[in-house]
Amino acid sequence: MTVTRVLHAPEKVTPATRERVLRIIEAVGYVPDLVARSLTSARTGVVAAVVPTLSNSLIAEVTQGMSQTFARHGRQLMIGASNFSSQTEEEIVRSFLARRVDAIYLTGTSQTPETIRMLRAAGLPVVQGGNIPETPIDMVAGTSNTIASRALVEGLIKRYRGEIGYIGHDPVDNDRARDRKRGYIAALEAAGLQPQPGWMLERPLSMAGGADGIMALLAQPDRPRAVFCGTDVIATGAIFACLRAGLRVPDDIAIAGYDDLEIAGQMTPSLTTVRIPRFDIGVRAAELIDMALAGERPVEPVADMGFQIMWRDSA
Amino acid sequence: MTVTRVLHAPEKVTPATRERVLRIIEAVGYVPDLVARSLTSARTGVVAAVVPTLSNSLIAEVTQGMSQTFARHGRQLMIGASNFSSQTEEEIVRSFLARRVDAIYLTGTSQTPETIRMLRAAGLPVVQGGNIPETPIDMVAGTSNTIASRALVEGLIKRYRGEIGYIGHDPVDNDRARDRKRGYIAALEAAGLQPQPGWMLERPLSMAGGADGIMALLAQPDRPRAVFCGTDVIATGAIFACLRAGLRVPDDIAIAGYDDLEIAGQMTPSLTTVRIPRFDIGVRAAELIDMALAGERPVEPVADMGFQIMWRDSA
DNA sequence: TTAGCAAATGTTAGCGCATACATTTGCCCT
DNA sequence: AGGGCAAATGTATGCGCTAACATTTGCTAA
Repeated sequence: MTVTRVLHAPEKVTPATRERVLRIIEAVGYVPDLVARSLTSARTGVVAAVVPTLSNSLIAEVTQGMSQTFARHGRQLMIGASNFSSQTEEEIVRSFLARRVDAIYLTGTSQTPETIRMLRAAGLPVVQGGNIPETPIDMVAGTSNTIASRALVEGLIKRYRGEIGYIGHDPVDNDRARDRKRGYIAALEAAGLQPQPGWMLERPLSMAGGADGIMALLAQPDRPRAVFCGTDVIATGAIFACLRAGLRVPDDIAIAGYDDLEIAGQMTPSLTTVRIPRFDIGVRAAELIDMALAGERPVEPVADMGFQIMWRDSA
Repeated sequence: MTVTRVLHAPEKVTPATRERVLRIIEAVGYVPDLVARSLTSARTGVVAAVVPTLSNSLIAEVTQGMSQTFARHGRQLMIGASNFSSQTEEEIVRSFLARRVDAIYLTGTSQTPETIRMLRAAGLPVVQGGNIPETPIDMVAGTSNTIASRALVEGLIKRYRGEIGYIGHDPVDNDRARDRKRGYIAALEAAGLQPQPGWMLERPLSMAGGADGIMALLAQPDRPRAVFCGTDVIATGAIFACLRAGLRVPDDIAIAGYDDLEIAGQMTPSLTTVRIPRFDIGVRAAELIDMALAGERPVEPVADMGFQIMWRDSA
């Protein structure tokens, strides 16, 4: 008990005793057992994050932002990879709850009803990040993928007479992919255009997927004049494929992406895309959680982090 | 106690009782508290990974490999970002030990003496990943950065008459960066060449850093014929900068990287680089840890995962 | 019918910490 | 010198789980 006091309330211990205890702590290499502490305090100091994959700069940077922010309060991040499956996410959440994490960050808004039920029942702070859900589970830090992609596509429509194609990635269990496509369709419809099924492709989330997609699109007799890609990864893959095929971007085909990865600004041609504050989303998510854990419910639990259209050379 | 038995040894419980217990578990939404279980079992089921940053595809994929492999045994990954500082790494390790993680993965081999002391004292399985240390703390899953970069640079020397420059990133507390530079120097010296201080630059680990580096190198009156970059990120940044400046790669300047990120094979010109099995390093690290935790000390605790030189268009 | 015994179920204790309460120490003042 | 009191230190208890041991149940066989 005196040891506990030396560690948590040293002023309540005589300097002499304090010294003695500290010396012994040093000598025997005592390190307080945070597991046991968690048992009594009902606080683990661990925040869980469910991400679809770590192999994605966008998500990695959000995670990085969270990790850095949490480090300031001695909280640790526990990571689970759902591999873009809501079912897997559900299992991961179940396991996190059993581990009594203090709060949970979820990528996106595609949770199963059971996941939502469990989280509500557990009553811990939850942040959905990267998109804005219609009915949040708890708190949110993200940007509206629909609005952002719609804004970009509206710009493309003006510049390229409405002949816009789309290459996206699997929207199943992935609300970001789904909403970016929705934004694309919404922009077309708002301009009185009919979305062409043949111009909407779905490819794996990789440069190779983008390359494959653009080639398929260009092989069509009636090809679009510009293509909006669901992510910069697909967009860069598409551009590289065009360059390999001897096509000029944007002269032969214009291409735009989403995310504003570093490569977007560096490549030639530079990539027109949507900048989203990835790192800041992570930071904000962590701040929301920190506030909730401190007992103050944030004034604005749904943080729209905004976006910016980056018009560059590719479109 | 009967509940515990239903969960861990259902065959020791009458079917009727089992049903009844399960029904109640369902009804009250009981979820076993893994924190309490950890206290008794002295096992948390949590493995910690210290990474310099998550915003790096290379590291993210290693982590992804670990995460997936651990998921099979119900283990969770806890992540700490050291931000390329051994001192920060030490603090993170201290915190992980207090949390009684079952094992620790460390990126690279630049640990402080105190970190090593703590880990030895704690006696838990440790894997150093991504490089091969001279004196491992415990287990290892990586490739020799020195040997791999030396092999690549030797190839460059043959092709470009020994006029090879180098752009690397900060080697302080970063053994991978340090060893890649060592490999570069070793290759030159083995060929009887004198490393030129003016041809060895250090830049931030980003495409912008690579762009800046190559421009500085090309501005010199006596410029090298080829440049070895410490990572693909720097190399791609350098190539893009050359393209923007109207220089041809490899005709005007040859450029090679290290890591074989997806972009290396996709960009134009495609990037000559060193392929390292990032995902597999993560998987192997996790396997080594799983074995150690199962009580079997692996036959070969130091796993050299090898590498492959990818000769492509850029050099 | 009942002793005997295995299977099923229940009880105790302890993991390491920290809250609440109990005791001891040390010092001041009369 | 000794009572009184605050400060310092110590003890008991419980967090939720499970290993180890204790008791009860239910069935078999004489």
